[in-house]
Amino acid sequence: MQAIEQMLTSAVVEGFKVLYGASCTPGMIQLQKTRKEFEGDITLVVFPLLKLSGKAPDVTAGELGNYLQANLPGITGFNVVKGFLNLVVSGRYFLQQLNRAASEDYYGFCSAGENSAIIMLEYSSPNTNKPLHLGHIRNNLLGFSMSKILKASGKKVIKTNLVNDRGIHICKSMLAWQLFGRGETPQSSGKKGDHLVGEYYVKFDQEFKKQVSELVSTGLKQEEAEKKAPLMLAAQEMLRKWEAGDETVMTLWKEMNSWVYAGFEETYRRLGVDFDKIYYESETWLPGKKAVLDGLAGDLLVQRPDGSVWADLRAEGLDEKVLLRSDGTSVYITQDIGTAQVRYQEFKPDKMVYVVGNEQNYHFTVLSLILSKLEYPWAKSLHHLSYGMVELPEGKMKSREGTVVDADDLMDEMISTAREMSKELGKLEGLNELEKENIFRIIGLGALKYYMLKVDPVKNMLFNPRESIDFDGNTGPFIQYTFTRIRSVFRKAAEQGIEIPCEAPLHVQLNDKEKNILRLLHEFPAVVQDSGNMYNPSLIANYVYDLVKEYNQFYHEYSILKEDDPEKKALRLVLSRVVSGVVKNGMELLGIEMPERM
RNA sequence: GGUUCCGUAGCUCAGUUGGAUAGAGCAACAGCCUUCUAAGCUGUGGGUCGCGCGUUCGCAUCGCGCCGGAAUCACCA
Repeated sequence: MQAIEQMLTSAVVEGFKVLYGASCTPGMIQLQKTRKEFEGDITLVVFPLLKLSGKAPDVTAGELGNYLQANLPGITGFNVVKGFLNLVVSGRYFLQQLNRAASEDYYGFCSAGENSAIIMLEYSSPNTNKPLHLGHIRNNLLGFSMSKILKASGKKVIKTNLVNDRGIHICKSMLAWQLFGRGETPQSSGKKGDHLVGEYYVKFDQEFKKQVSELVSTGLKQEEAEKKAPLMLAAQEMLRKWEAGDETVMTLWKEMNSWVYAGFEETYRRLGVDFDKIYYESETWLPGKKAVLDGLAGDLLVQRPDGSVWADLRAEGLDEKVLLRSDGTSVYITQDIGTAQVRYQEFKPDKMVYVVGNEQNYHFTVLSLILSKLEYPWAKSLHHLSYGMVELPEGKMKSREGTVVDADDLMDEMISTAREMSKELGKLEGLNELEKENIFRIIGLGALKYYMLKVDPVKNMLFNPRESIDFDGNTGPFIQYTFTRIRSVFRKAAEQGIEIPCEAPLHVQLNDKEKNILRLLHEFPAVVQDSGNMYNPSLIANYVYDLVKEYNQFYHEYSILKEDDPEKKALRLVLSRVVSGVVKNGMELLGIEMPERM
């Protein structure tokens, strides 16, 4: 209700001067949607204004109501309940808005101008030792959706991915492959590259555990055994060789990583996410190290006698944090310092947003403080878009217990569920196999994406693989279904030679359902802005659901093509077209495709 | 133990800066397809918004204290 709210706010301020000779600030004016059980569209809460008017709530409300009705053409009536002034907005106003929406392809979207803020958005950030899983799916969908939403709010967005391609974890996979792999490659085995490398990571863990328990049985303590197991020593040795640039290790590293990237690329493509710029930690850890050494030289950091370098954050209520180990090697946060700096130099973003799980909340507060300590002027521009864990009924996912839900498997399952369900319902007759498969893909992925995105990002969410993801009710397929039904009406209309008008007639009488839908449509631009400002795609998901739910009731109660009154029919056709457009645009902001039929 | 986040119907979740009688879906039960796609619609049942105190005209929402859950506090990433 953006436009009309602004109009009302200034009118109320003006009215207060005229009626009471008092000036109220816009902040005191509370406008909200009128609840369904009352007559009206917008409600002004008058409680905060009583001190200024010096009159009882109902009297103040009544006087203001009279003033607004007399002075605003958009307000055609009002009623007062206690301290609530319910205003009736003219149908004409909403119809004008409808026609405006009908004339815009991307109603509610702003396009980025010359001076738009540049936002660098990092998401996904996988390790290269195992395939993507359920947690990554939430991350990827959230990140990709936010990029769409921010663009629609008029920002310039650079999507980026930071690949964690170096470290002990990848060495473990490499080592296991060397020892047990017998030259197996994605080509020779037909396995997807990331899965293949992931198998050797698991293999390493299995063999490592065997060695540990053997050592324990010879009398060693668990901790010591873990440190002395030959496999672990070999992995550490390999990491040292990697840092020294050993040719054999580097060759193997490059090859196995390339398998993983090919696998990731396929998963990303199926998920429908992409990136503008990919960074590799193997390329940013050195700049990070340099930044820390520069900070040390500038007395911003402290060095201990053993050579390790620290940031002292005790003044900020936190602890000290190590940035370089005593042997001079870098730690995790050092790389993030380097990455941030490299990014800033390359793109000069106004904001750097990190889509990273809430398990790293502490890490990001520390990172931001350290960057401030290093006196980077852009340190405050970091924003951690923290999201909750995806939990299984048994609790956390554990690779060792085989409870990890693999991203590729999950997508396969969703699509085959869509296929089975469609077969059961006996739909899609007359389409060829290729077309059908594409629709199953759209529905299956739509269910998955909507399921993940309708939940507020800050909250942990539960995923039950056995019950799978619903296709009924508040779901992606439900929204897609309503969309295809509108498309179907339009196909019928075309068959009958009915044209869909560009505009609805302004004087047509609206029924309750129609007005509800118009009200909802009017909110869409504000919802897009809000979800951008609050980094929360679930606002859009829940909005689209509300709209679709409302439209379904309308659809069920009134016919469109069989309506006799030509103006009513025109309204309903335009209304349906705008609803389908807004639904499609809203879902696109969630990265969800819409099928033409299902 | 310190810090941060979460706690709303049997289950999964909405509830924008405090506002009127707290909403959906799933599950259960009862209806609606010769009429624009029934992945839909209608109805019934289901609540001490974790608990308590405070702030005020008014709190699921803000503050404090408990209770319960999660994450984190490494020369791991």
